[in-house]
Amino acid sequence: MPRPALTQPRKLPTQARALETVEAILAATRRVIVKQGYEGTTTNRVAEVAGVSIGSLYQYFPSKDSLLAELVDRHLNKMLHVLSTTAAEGQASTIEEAARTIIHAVFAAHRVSPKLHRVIMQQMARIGTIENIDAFEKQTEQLVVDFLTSHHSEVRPKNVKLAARVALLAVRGTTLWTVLRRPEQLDDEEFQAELTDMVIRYLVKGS
Amino acid sequence: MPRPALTQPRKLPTQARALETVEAILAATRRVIVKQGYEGTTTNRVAEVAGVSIGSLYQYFPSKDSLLAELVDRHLNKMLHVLSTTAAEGQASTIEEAARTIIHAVFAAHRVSPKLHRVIMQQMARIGTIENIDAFEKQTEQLVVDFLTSHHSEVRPKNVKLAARVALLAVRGTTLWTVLRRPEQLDDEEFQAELTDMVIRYLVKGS
Amino acid sequence: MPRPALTQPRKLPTQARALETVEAILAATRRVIVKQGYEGTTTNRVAEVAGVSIGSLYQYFPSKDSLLAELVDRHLNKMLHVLSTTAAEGQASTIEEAARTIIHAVFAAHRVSPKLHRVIMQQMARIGTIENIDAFEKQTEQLVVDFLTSHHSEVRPKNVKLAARVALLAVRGTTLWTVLRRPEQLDDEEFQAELTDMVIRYLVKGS
Amino acid sequence: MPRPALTQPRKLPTQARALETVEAILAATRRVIVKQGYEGTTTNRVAEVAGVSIGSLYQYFPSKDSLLAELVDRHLNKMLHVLSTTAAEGQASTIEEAARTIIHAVFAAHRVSPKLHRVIMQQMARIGTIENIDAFEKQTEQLVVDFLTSHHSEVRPKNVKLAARVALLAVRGTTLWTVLRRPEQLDDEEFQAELTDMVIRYLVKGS
DNA sequence: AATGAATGAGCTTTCATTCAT
DNA sequence: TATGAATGAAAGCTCATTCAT
Repeated sequence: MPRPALTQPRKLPTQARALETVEAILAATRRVIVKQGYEGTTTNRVAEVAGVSIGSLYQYFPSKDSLLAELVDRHLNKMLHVLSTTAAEGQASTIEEAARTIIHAVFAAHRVSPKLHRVIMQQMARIGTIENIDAFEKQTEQLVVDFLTSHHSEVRPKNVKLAARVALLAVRGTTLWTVLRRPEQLDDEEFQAELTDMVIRYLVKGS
Repeated sequence: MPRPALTQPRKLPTQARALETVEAILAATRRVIVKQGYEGTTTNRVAEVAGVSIGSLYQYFPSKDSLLAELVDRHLNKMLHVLSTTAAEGQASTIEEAARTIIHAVFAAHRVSPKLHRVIMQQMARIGTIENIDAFEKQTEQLVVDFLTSHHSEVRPKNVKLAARVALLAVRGTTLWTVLRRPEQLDDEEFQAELTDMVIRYLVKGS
Repeated sequence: MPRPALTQPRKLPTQARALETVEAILAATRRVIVKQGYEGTTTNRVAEVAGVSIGSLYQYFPSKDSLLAELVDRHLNKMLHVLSTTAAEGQASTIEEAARTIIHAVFAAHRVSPKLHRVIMQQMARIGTIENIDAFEKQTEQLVVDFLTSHHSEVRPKNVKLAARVALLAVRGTTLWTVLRRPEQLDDEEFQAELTDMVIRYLVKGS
Repeated sequence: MPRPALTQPRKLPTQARALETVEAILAATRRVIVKQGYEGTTTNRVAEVAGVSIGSLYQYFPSKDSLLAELVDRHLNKMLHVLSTTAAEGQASTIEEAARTIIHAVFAAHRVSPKLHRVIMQQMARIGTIENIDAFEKQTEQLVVDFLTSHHSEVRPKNVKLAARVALLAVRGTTLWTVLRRPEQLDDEEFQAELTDMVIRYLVKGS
């Protein structure tokens, strides 16, 4: 793994103009990636599409990878939001309903712009260590652990932490593989229902 | 995606010496990948380590990707072998035992040279279309379908094909994510047992 | 040599605050140069260290080279001052004593912040034409000529102008090489004494 | 000083064709440098002038600086040759004659292609540590020490090692400064004679 | 007077691949 | 069949400098 890769945005834009520039660059990145894939994406092309000079791009993103890292970051935050929202709303309902809602939302989220998500997933596979991914994993696990704990009467496995990890990884891994190699399966409601069923059977007592 | 990428070996070596050359090249590829990662691997370096001229390398592998494709191919064949062997041997035993054996074998296989497997997995994520992967998926699914069919009395889900897909994807996806982002989890027997448990609960009637 | 390079300060600061700014910039330049060397020195970094905006820097120094030129200029003025002071004071004493004093002072001056002086010397080597350097050479030569003339009874060489040039160049060239490639020799008193001896033997009658 | 800078030629050419390539590249480097100066010299331009691809250039020279380093190296070797030849031939003659011959030869050598020599000198000033320069200094000093020792009856200074250093540095430093800032002085025979005179007075007994 | 976002020409360098020998 | 010198498109990135605010 050659480059340790700077992935932190280089500086936080303070002026409104700068904020626009940053957003324009990210929007351009998405568009170019969808069209050309990761390797076909060049920083010069991104800058061009963003209507910004290459110098400005590097003012805010210190490397090509940092562009991707930002997209990954935003994607993870969106997923985290889905999870935490569902967990909060589902507080009063059953594990089953929550699982159904979450898996549905995750599949739906990846169905939007699957090409982009494919590249995002590839980057998550490629980039060695991004703190944010690790943080994301910790947070999601904690959310699930908390949720299961607050529904402990329904929960079957004794080791709640381990159960949360297994269930999450089954969904996450399946989503990953599906996005990468079976994007059309994102539309397969039957498959989704089966996956949900498997997770519920694993998690819920006496189901 | 810039290059359509030739991934078929350019010619099949017929002479013994040529075979040695091919194996030397692949061995060198593995060594270089483990040390340098995919992006740090250059064909010139591989040739050098293999003790072969760059010209010779290109005689047998028409592109850098074809080197990786061969490694992916061999890996998939090994996995296929694990599955088919277990299915054959498990013909007389229970689904539970078969699942346990297979998951154990899959984890064990990836535990060997995890760096290499990480790159192999990354390539499976990266390379757009490799017929072999698709073929591999079809074959594994068929193997599982056949196995479940021959144990139909134990099987809970009605749609066996779909069940095979879901179960396989749960294991495969989990393995993928684990190799990529949690390699140390490959050693976690408890995690493995839980994953197995989930799959069995899903597949087997009245468990 | 790509850029003809503006080396004159863009404007002379008249207000006290502006003067402070200019000095802050030069101080920052010295600090950055000592830490990063010439090529590692960027105008943006200098401005940052000076606590001044890059725009302000360019208000007073029209180019990167003009920063260096100012440092060179001040260095030359210091050297000139050493020479003229010694010459004035030495009016009553011998050539020998004057030579000793000057060489000692020159070595001492370069011993302070040798890294900075190394870069200053490199710039004197690099920058094509700086009027100031030529002026400096003329002035120093004239000073020495005048001094020798006023001590004509002691002087051995017939062509005083030529002798001044030779003696000066021996010291100056030696200093240059020493700063660039043998900075530790700046501390070598024995070497200094020998160099002085050589110059005196050359200049002074019957020594 | 930003880059440690690879200055060793990347590989030694074995085939005759490769040798031609290397020489073509160096010849082109000289030509481009004379026309554009160091900063105006680009590796692409050098390759173009050499009639060679940029890839070939980097096959033999791992960096822009390594091109210069090779020129510096060859220059130093030429100087060393002048010195050692003169020392050998002068074994039978006087120190005075040897000094005269050497200084004459050194000035003559720099008179050829003064622009090139200017850049070479600048590089010697710029590049932090080239082993070769240090080695060169050691070797030249040793040559002079040996020469003086074998003429010990003529030698005035007691510390021969120190004397060799002082004399050499006077000539070398003067040459450096002259090449950099007074190239026309390379033609000034009177100046040369005076410099020689100074060195001889310093070295030789009773002169 | 001061700011700092924006510029962009142009740099060095890599490495998969070819093909004359 | 094997060699390895040669290729060259194209990449990421820097930094001196400008100018609208």
